[in-house]
Amino acid sequence: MSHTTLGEFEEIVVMIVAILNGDAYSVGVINEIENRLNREVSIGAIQTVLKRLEQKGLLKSEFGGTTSERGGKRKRLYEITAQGQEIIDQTRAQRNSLWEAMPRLSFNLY
Amino acid sequence: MSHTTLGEFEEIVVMIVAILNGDAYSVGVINEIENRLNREVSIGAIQTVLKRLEQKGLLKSEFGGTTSERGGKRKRLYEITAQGQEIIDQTRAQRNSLWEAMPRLSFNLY
DNA sequence: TTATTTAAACTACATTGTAGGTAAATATAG
DNA sequence: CTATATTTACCTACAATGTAGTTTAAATAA
Repeated sequence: MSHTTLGEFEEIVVMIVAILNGDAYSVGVINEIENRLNREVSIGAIQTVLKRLEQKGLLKSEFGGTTSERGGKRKRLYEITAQGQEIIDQTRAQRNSLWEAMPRLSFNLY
Repeated sequence: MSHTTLGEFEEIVVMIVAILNGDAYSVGVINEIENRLNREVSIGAIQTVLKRLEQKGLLKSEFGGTTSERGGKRKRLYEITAQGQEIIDQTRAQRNSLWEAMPRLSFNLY
């Protein structure tokens, strides 16, 4: 992959992982997305994307320890990598430059 | 389509069309993307996306008049719609809120 | 050791991203 | 006129990303 373009949902997930700052695992990411973006996503969708982002090197993961507070499998905790941070920054700059170049049409006046 | 989510490339194309402000047709959009984003795209790719965006109601199009300056088919000129503008605005707001919530990791210090 | 909880891993399909080829419309040279 | 060059729309096919549902596994508690 030469151009490393990030899909729109992928971009959101990278940012959410960064925001969760150490406690990002699939279920947590879903909740954060629902809270912040008011958008419903399935766990399968999230997991697929988390895995892809790790393969691309934008995230990294490891299993969290057992909390002895709850049952179930251990969480796989994700973190943003330097490369992930870089892409988010670049994307942001690029998008800002486009936004600024857009003429503000006054659709809303009618 | 209930959620009307916009792909990353689709979003760029909508913004570029807005920026071109009346003179947006496939070749012009390609040039603008290459200039502004330093990203090579094929004409087929652009045309497919322009058409899809029109179907979604985010762009509208009509044929331009013959310029009597050059050969070839008439250009199909695209414009952003009120709905397109709306989605760009929403997306922007959403993304800004995520950006602000991200802790700034100091990867670059190492 | 069985039931319950929790979440990872897997599978399949829809949508979006991308390129290449083909056909059509216009201008111009002869 | 007719052939040719130019310009661009339109079409087809496939790769990458987005999404949901199902299955498997790990941990706790009864």
